[in-house]
Amino acid sequence: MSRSERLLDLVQTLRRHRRPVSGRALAAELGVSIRTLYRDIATLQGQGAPIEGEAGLGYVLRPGFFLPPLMFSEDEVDAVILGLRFVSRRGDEQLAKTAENVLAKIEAVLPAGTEGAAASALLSGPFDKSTAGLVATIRKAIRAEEKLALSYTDKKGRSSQRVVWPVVVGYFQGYEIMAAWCETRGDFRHFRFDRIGSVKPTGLRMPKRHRVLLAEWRLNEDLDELL
Amino acid sequence: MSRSERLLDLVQTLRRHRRPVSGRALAAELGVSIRTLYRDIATLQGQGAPIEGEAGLGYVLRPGFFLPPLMFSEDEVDAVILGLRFVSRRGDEQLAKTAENVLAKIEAVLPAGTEGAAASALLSGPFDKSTAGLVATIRKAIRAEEKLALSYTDKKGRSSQRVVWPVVVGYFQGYEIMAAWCETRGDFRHFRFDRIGSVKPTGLRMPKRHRVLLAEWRLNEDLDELL
DNA sequence: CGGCTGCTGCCGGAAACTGACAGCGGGCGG
DNA sequence: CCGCCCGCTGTCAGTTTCCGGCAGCAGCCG
Repeated sequence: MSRSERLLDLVQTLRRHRRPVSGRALAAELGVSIRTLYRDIATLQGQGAPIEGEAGLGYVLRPGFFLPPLMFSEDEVDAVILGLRFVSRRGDEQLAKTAENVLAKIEAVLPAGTEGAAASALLSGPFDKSTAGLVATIRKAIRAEEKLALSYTDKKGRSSQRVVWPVVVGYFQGYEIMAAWCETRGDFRHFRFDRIGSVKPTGLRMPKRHRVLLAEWRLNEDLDELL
Repeated sequence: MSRSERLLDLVQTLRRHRRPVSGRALAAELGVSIRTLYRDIATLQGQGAPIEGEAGLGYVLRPGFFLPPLMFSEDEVDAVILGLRFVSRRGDEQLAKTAENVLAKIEAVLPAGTEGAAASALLSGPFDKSTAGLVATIRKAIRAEEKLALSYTDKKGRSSQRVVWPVVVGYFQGYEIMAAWCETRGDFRHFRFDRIGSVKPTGLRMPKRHRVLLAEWRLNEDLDELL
């Protein structure tokens, strides 16, 4: 077993035992000498693990959480970020602040340019079951930077066919909407889901990177209200 | 610099460069020989990092996400879990499934007993600003396994003073509610936030572990509807 | 005091990591 | 076809790190 694996094991072992465990016992469980155990503990503490030792008692892992290296796919990071965004808006004050801290931590290790792209293909309101497929289609298009063909009826009852470049999906004042650059109008427009007749991927790439589009949209719109 | 630090650096370096980077360049940036670079890449791949190499091009980190070791406090894990719960209920189908996968991953590394405690002190609906403090108080009591003194008016308009052991906080059919064991009634009861007059921590421990209480409550209630 | 435990310094042997060299296979431009 | 670049593997010494054992100090408790 490699040293790094053993360090992970140590953390997990400490987690299992809620009460203080003596170094001797830990060493035996990991199959190393006490001396090495002490070194491992020191290493973990150096990495920020909240392990406390007291003479006469043993070691305890303070109820903090040391996340071992994990793989998250792009979609999984999306899910985490989206969830945290939600908490930061809907939780109680303390929890909201916590969520923002976590977001900052995560975004700090995300690839520089992706931060916007991954995080902004978001939705954050209660969704109707009927619109779930719609959201999936749009999210996919955002990810692929692909144009969408849209049939839409505006609030005056006029129907139209449009080609749009989707930017974000959101929930605003009781309506689910999609923000997108509308080729027909040559400007950003917001489309209410309940007015969308049909939406179809075109297979055509949008000429701008999503990240750029997002930045432009942010400049044009009042983000505070929407998100 | 230790080897493990260097491996982390490698991942971050690959993240910075979006385009393929040659092994030679990476080796130079990390200050090691090419041979060592190859070994490091192999190690990372062995740990599941999505690094791809192609002859004539270089290495790319597939847009997957390799989370370096991070410290999360108990509250921070709460925020993540809560957010994921939300996504698993409100996101589109694919995203919901993804969120559940992440939840499973995270719970797999959480301390065995805590899984319930941390994850169940949850809230999952839109919350009124006025109830934010209430939620914070209750969450704190759940965490500390502390009894709460409650003044409550039931739906028939009768007021009462109760001592309860809070179990979970949730959102159900438009109402924010707290599930708790009621000492007065000797049974589980659900309290609508808008009917709660006041709530005060008593400083007294509840005689049962929260985990046990949660399990009992689950046996009694229809969880599907509530959560 | 003695016993238990955490914690540190030191040392020699074992294990790993590292760099250099050689060689294979595949793509690409001449 | 060749030569070149690049990813990838094997081998092999030299170096570094890791590990176990030993000794010793400090704090706690009966």
